[in-house]
Amino acid sequence: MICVFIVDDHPVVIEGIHSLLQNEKNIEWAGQAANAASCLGFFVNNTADVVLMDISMPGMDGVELCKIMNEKYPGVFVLGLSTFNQGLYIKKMMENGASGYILKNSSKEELLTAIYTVNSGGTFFSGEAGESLKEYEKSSKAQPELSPREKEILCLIAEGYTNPQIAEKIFLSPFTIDSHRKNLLAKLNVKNTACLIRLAVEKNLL
Amino acid sequence: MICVFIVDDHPVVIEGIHSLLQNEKNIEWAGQAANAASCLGFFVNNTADVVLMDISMPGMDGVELCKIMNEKYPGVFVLGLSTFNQGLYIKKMMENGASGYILKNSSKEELLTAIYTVNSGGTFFSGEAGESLKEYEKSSKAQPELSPREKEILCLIAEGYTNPQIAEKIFLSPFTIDSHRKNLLAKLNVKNTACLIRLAVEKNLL
DNA sequence: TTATCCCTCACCCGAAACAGTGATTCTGGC
DNA sequence: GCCAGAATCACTGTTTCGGGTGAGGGATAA
Repeated sequence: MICVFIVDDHPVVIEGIHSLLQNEKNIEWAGQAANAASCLGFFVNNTADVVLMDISMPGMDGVELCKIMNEKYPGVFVLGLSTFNQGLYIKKMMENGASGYILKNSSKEELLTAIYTVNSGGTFFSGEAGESLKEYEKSSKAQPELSPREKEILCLIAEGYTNPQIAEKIFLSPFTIDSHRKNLLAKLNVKNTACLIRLAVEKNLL
Repeated sequence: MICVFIVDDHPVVIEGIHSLLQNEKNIEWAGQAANAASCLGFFVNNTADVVLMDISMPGMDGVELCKIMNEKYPGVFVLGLSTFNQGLYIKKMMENGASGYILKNSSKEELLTAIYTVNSGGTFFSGEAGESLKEYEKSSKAQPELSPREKEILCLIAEGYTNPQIAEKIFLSPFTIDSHRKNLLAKLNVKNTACLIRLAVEKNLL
């Protein structure tokens, strides 16, 4: 018997999953929560085997909650749940100890497979989510990492500051800012500010 | 008795709403569809009073479907349904004849109120959706429309072309490109290319 | 017929960005 | 201790950007 708990701020989704699972004889409904706080509240005096966790919730989001759950209750498996397949979020969830990820438009079969797989210690990705993750990995690998300083300066450029302004703002020589800027262009393989910012926004580097 | 039909590609959502509505004595379940095509198929030989329609679906999206439904079956009221409150989509849905818009995280009461309101010819917005629409209206008013030429040049700037390069590409004087560029900065109220591109990407102007 | 907006082109000028090169310091890892 | 990389700073050019200003043609609507 697998005890399933769900955290989602959409009553409709909770209802839907509840409805899909209620006739499964190997699945027991542990309970539900509409936000991170009440989920944590539940686990103070109760437990579950698998937690279906929405990734985007008001207040603390799924990624944060996932991390806490994993630290406090390492025996509870977390299954990410989301409407969209955002590679970045999927990756973050996995880094924070989730055991899998499925989309809300998954079929009943897929949902059950995911629960069973995760409960037995496995990892499950719904097809689209897996591909999305791969896509993300690919695109993020193709882009070399930026140093903290470079990220900082990239943000300031995106906000419209010029080199002299940035220099004054973070107490550095304008020459230094200029160097960092050139490195940014080189690292991201673009030839001017327009491209740089477009790439930065698209790749969520800001 | 209000006959309710639902179009959504998420089985979970359909299940959830079905579950919420099944004990309502004034509500009858007309049926369901997972995409635009099967929805249209249903209405060839059947009908309903209110259609709950997901806005983002594979293939034809809710906005398109809403338009078609409104043309073919003007007596059927459409109630937009979405996870997020995207002002732009809400507006588009309304322009295409929707009677209201609710979020999937609405309560059962809100859902019922929406159905009753829409069925009697009214317009319903769930609180957040209404505000989102207002926000959108405000922000889109604050942003003056760009002329076709300006959009074209904005795109080319975002792709990394310089003024002389753009001029050569579209057979115009570099001075002209420069003028357009300055107009773009003025219209969007930003002070340099970095800000311009960031805004353009964020506002989906490309 | 004005008025308005878009598109086009033109010039001046200062500021900023970009290219190339090179140097020093200070880390962290092997 | 040595090496790699990040971070800092410096100088010299050329190119591009951005501010300001103005002007003429064309299309459209009041």
